[in-house]
Amino acid sequence: MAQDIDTSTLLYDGLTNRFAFRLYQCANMLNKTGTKALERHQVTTQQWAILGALVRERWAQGIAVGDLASLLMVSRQNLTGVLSRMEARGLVERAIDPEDNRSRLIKLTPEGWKRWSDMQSEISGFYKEAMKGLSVNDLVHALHYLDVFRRNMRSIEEQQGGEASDPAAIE
Amino acid sequence: MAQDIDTSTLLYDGLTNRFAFRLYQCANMLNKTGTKALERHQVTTQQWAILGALVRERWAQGIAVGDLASLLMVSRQNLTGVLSRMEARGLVERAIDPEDNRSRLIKLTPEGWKRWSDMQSEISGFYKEAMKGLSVNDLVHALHYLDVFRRNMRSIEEQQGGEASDPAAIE
DNA sequence: ATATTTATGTCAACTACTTTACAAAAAAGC
DNA sequence: GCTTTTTTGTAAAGTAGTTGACATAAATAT
Repeated sequence: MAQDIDTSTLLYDGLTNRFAFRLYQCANMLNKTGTKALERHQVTTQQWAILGALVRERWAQGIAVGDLASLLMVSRQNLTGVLSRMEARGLVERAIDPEDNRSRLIKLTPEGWKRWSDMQSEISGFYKEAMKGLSVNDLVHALHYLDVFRRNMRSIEEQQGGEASDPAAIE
Repeated sequence: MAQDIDTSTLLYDGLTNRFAFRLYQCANMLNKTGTKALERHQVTTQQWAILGALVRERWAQGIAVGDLASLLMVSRQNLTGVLSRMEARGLVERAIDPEDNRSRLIKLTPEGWKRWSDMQSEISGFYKEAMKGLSVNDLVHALHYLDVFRRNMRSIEEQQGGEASDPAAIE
């Protein structure tokens, strides 16, 4: 049976494995270099992503932990930890949702807003270096492939019985 | 000054941010779903990547911790932890490098080899689902973009004074 | 109205990631 | 040959990720 595998299957297998591995490497490196780039602000890339979500007008009144977790595609439990550290540093506040006593609405504090603003110089400098050699067209294409992949990840997650993490419903 | 930013710059900024965010989401989801897919084998995706490297003929005689860390683009410290857990489970062994007493050559145990072999069915099934809608051509292109990005990450890492993690020198 | 099920955020345990630090070996410099 | 610098793997501390668990509120079913 193994002898019948044609070369296109071997090529495909090699590509899928390399794609996954490259994703792993790139994401880790993005986290490392990005966090370092924002070292002065004491904000990790994960916290950066959260700040970036909260500054959006759409969530001016706050966003529930569960919704934010869905947007980020991380577990509620993990997000609780990250938010606690951000709250301890005065970047976000947790407010009881008047419509549901169990729910907490996460909002940026004035200090959080200022931090976001202060970070912009380093952020744009970082992206400039990170995306060298990638045109607008390249990024559009890359995004398309990652979107397809993300959708597949969502689909597999559902099959596996995982907690729903549908960012498309929140974005 | 902000008023002078043209729409193509705004588009570009939006794309770079979305690309980074999508990378983050996809990598996390890949880790989550991949680890779940291999649940039966009690192997995480990170350990899967390590097993995948060690089965290569090139490292039949073992690979040093530092080299493996460079290949994976993770810190030596982190790899030490992952390898310790794998060693505790009998998947890998650490052998003193006869040419350098400080160095440890990491090799697969017979059990590690068997585990790798046992995993293949789940691995191919997982990839089949994960890469749905992505042709060979798509993957080749996606890989190209991720390669450019990875190179940029390496470049930034060097600028930041980080420990050299050059996988291209090991691959 | 009451009982059952589901949803919400958080706790605890474990894995993976970074950084700083360091003992000891090896390499480089003098 | 001796001193200095670099290299190697690991320890410790902190952040981020997962899962299972749970108290409590809210929604659903009877």
